[in-house]
Amino acid sequence: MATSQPRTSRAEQRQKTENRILTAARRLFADSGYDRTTIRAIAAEAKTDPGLVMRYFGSKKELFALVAEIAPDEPVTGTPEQAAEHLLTSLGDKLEAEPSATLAMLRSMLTHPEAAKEVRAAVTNQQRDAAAAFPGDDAVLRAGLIGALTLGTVLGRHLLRLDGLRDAPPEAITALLRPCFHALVDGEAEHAADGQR
Amino acid sequence: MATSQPRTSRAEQRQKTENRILTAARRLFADSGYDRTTIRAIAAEAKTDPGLVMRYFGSKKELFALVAEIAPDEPVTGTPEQAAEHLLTSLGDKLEAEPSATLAMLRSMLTHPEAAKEVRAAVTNQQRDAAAAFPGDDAVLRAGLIGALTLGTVLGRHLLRLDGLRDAPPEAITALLRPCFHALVDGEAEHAADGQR
DNA sequence: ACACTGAGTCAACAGACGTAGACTGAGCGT
DNA sequence: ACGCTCAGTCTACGTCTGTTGACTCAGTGT
Repeated sequence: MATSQPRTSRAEQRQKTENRILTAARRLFADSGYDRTTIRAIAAEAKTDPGLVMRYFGSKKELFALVAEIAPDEPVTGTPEQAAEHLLTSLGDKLEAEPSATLAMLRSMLTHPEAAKEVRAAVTNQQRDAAAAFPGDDAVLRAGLIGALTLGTVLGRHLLRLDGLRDAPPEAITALLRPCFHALVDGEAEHAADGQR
Repeated sequence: MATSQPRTSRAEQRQKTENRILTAARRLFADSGYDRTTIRAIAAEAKTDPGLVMRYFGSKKELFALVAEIAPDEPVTGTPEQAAEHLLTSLGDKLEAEPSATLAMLRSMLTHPEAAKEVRAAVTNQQRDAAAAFPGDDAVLRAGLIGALTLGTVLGRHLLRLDGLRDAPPEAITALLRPCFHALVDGEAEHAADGQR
């Protein structure tokens, strides 16, 4: 009888464990942030050995960098109105997407300096070419504000899980923020209402 | 000759070191978050001993709880327009205040579970009685959004230090967000603009 | 069939951490 | 003047961390 083919070759076995490690790392980094996530915990969840994680990915930092990449936003162009709508759909996507990938970065942003730089770069990047499409001389500030509002909304939904925000359909949220975004794009600041008519 | 009075009594010496520890703890927790801040580092910055920190404040957790209290917002009341203005000035205050106190909590919110609960409680609290002042049936969602936007703005300014947001006068920011807040208070959602006229 | 490569395991390292406890000496009540 | 109290210091324990190296053994090329 011929020697039976092994049910899993070495190469695919390797990739399977690599994937298990990556999945575990994503989940744990997203759940607990960079500092509180240990190589040992990742290995345990991936049903493998801490030493193997090191061998495959070099170090904890490298593994984090690999796992916690922020998906870059498409550049913002067109008329101010188009830009606003683009930013709104972009927000809608982030609200719909499952949190694990981006949350790892957001959670670690406040403590892990490299992560903070990454988040800042991502927001600043989108801010820059958004500002180019905006009218007015405080365009940079207004674009930054849109970035900050987006960040706050995502955080409020996925991380703080605020009432209402937690389970509202993304369209409901973007619909509510639409006047908000358009106002910021056009740059129409209002004076204080006197609150009494 | 009479025995000379000591230049610092025991009681005031005690309070002086306690204050040095508290100041150092505030700064370090705000700068590096709960996990990355060590008792040893706090003691070093306060020019004292780790053991003393333990003796005075019990444990790292207790010290953090003492230092990272979130200043509660005043309750929101009045007409919707008044509520919106109230929330705007509240935001303005947070933008003006020096970051150290609140930043400690915000920075730790993503990793320290207790801190996350505290932040969530603070936002939810303000959200609840803001929603009561709002018209419409999705008032909770809209109030939550205002909380999220506020959070994002503060984070964008003090933590990410975004261009424009970093050094803009608070009034400029609140002025830009005024139409935003009023729209959310009144609950007027817009349909998608078709972007072509 | 045989040597070798590489996946997976195990044990151990050095360092940092929170925390506990013994010790010293100066301020204070009596 | 004497003894207690307590601020401040020092050392050490136990644990957990990232990381390393030696070891085992099944899959693979020749």
